[in-house]
Amino acid sequence: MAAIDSERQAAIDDRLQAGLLEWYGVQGRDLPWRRTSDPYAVLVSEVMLQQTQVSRVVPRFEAWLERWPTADDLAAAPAAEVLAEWSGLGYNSRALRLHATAKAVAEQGWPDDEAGLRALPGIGPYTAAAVTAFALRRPAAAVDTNQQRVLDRWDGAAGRTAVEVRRRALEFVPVDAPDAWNHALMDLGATICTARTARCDACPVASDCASAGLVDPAAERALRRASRQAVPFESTPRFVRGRIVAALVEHGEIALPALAAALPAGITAERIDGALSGLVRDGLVVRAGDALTLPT
DNA sequence: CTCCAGGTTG
DNA sequence: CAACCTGGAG
Repeated sequence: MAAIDSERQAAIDDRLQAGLLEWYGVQGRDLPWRRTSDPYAVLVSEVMLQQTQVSRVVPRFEAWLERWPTADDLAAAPAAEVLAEWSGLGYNSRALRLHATAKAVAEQGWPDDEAGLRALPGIGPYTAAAVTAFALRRPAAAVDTNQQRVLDRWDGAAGRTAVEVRRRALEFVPVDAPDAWNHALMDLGATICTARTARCDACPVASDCASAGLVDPAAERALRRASRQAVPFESTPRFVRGRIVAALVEHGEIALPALAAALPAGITAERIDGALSGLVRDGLVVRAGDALTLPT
């Protein structure tokens, strides 16, 4: 019976939640950005953490906040200094987007929900959820790769889409402690339930985990690779490029408006356009006005 | 030495 | 879906 299964699952979920929160209370890491609910500080930490390990972020985070304690301070700084302070952290464009977000916030204030955060430069689904949970202290699932791996193992369900995992993750988030919950899940993934090994013997929730003692990191890797490459060839740009060239081989010359009709049905205009400009750029197709030909 | 992870963007 | 960058892993 589905009702019994879902009841049983709900009981397991409850124990996972309680067990992990208890573990976090004792074993959780004390990190500088966890001592604040200032959205600016949280955002700075999250952007840095997107690309850099915790131990390296700590000193850079503290230096950053000392130099620019508020979004207004950062907004007023010259871009060159922002980049200089960012140096060594990689992905300079992220520093510039953080700067842009600081300017937006200095003008308009902070958005008060996840969707509003999502609209700011450099803030995607993960970071929007993280700021919502850690600063706004409202329920949100900040599903990074750590969280996704832990949740997949709990459920014994590999290969779920990001949307599926996010929906599942949200089921666990306690309304009264979204921040502790997200931190706890990340800490478990970072210290016990890691990508390369699962130390189930040290895991506080192993008794309710579908994968306890069964985790096979090599198999997980293989599965990820496979699902990543599971994209049908027909949906790749290479396929469209190939069909365009084949059509030109067959017809000799094609007028641009007639191109779509000379290709297999179901290819969007955007894909045709993209493939064509790539072919022209690469010199595989010559375009003179509306006339498309192969190079001579 | 090469390879890869890790969110967001276009 | 590749590109963005860098440190860490193999």
